[in-house]
Amino acid sequence: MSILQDIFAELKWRGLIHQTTDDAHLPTWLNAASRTLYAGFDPTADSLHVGSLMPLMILRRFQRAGHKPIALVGGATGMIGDPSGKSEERNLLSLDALRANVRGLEAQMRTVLDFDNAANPAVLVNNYDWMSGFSFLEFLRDVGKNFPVNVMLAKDSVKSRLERSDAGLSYTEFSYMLLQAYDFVHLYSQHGCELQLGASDQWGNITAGIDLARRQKSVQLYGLTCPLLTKSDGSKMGKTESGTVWLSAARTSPYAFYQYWINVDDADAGKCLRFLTEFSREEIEALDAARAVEPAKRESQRRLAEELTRLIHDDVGLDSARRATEIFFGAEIRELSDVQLGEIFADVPSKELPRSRLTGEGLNVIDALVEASLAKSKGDARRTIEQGGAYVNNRRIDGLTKQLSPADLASESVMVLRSGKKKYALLRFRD
RNA sequence: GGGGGGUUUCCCGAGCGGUCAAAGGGGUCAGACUGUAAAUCUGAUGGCAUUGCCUUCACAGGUUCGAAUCCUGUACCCCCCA
Repeated sequence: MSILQDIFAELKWRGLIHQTTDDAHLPTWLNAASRTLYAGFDPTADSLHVGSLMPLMILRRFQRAGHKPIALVGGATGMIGDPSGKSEERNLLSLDALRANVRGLEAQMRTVLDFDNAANPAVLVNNYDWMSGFSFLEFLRDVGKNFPVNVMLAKDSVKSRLERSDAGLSYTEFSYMLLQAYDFVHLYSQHGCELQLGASDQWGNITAGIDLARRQKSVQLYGLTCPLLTKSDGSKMGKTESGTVWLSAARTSPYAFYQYWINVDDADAGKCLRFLTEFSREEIEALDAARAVEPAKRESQRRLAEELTRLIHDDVGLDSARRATEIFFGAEIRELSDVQLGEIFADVPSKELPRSRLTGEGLNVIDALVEASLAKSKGDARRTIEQGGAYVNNRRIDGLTKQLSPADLASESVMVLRSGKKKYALLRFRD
């Protein structure tokens, strides 16, 4: 087994410790032996997103430091809905949807955690496995009995919802913390798990588990929360105009994922490097210094994007993201294959047209822009071209009369149109 | 139930019976600048067409050579008095 590293100090300098249940003993406790810990993940979708990357990375850090991480997928709790941090009652997911989601999450966790390590392998559990068999009466007697309602009402997650006049809190969601509390105790009994991690909004649920363990098992468990991953303007990290940034390549292409990190604000770059990468303190501080002197080089963002894209999408994914970036911001596109273009422009909308449109007179650029939905009318297309904002295969179009012919294809059958700096669309010409 | 005001192009908002596709602002789009940033500056912003044409100013009618602008009715909104 690897020698234990001082994980607490590591988390501390990275700013990953928001709150712990025992600041005094936790560091020495962690350094004394290999401990088992867990973090839970909600299967509200079939993929994790940037927000859940942070706790997952913390599990990874613990594993690397010699501890045993358990990733819990909330197949049962996901059926209920955690009121923490939510302003409204959740919609319930169907059992089938949950199962599919759980499978999706498992696959992603395998890329971040090591499940085959002999000494301290990561373990994946699904709380549906032990929760589904519980009868309501049993649960009320064994678990519910240990929860004073006044304590539950005092939790922030509950209190904030009760104070709102426009959103209620159902009994179901109110009970959520009992389930998560029970999970912790169950993992303690079955796996010797003594520490639970979570984002800061999980504090109430974590302490609920610690209370339950003390009452039921007379043991002292620990809790540790990390800050929420937010931007300097206070908004949540991991959202773009087009929606959430997911870890699944099917939902967010490696290119889009890479681009998200490349575009991180200078003000947020240092935090992202500390929270999400495994660069050493020296490396990160060097990047901070470089960013202060030469922000334009954006080395921090580049390193961040490369590191995370490689971690989530592998070298292959990073390669395709890099290649796509080159093309998206680079020179003329020519002599590529349909397959290559398809990969690079995976996120780009495309439209199929009969090949006959290109032959003979050819296809007018104005019509091409409209067909590709880059302009909402011919007038709009005309304007874009007149103002120098229209491109075919990344080459600016400078006349309204340009007719496109087969010679303008970037590959066997695809033409790449662009309006403005980075709004692309493909036209595919089929026989 | 009585009296008054309102409804304008994505949003706010100005509009004299002709010179109104309709001021101004916001937003959006494009360009320049730049770090694939922020800020700034410039231009564009109903549709079709190289002069011009067509459809818009709550809805339906009417007056007029001509209406977003006047009249009548309908719908919705706001305010005041019961």
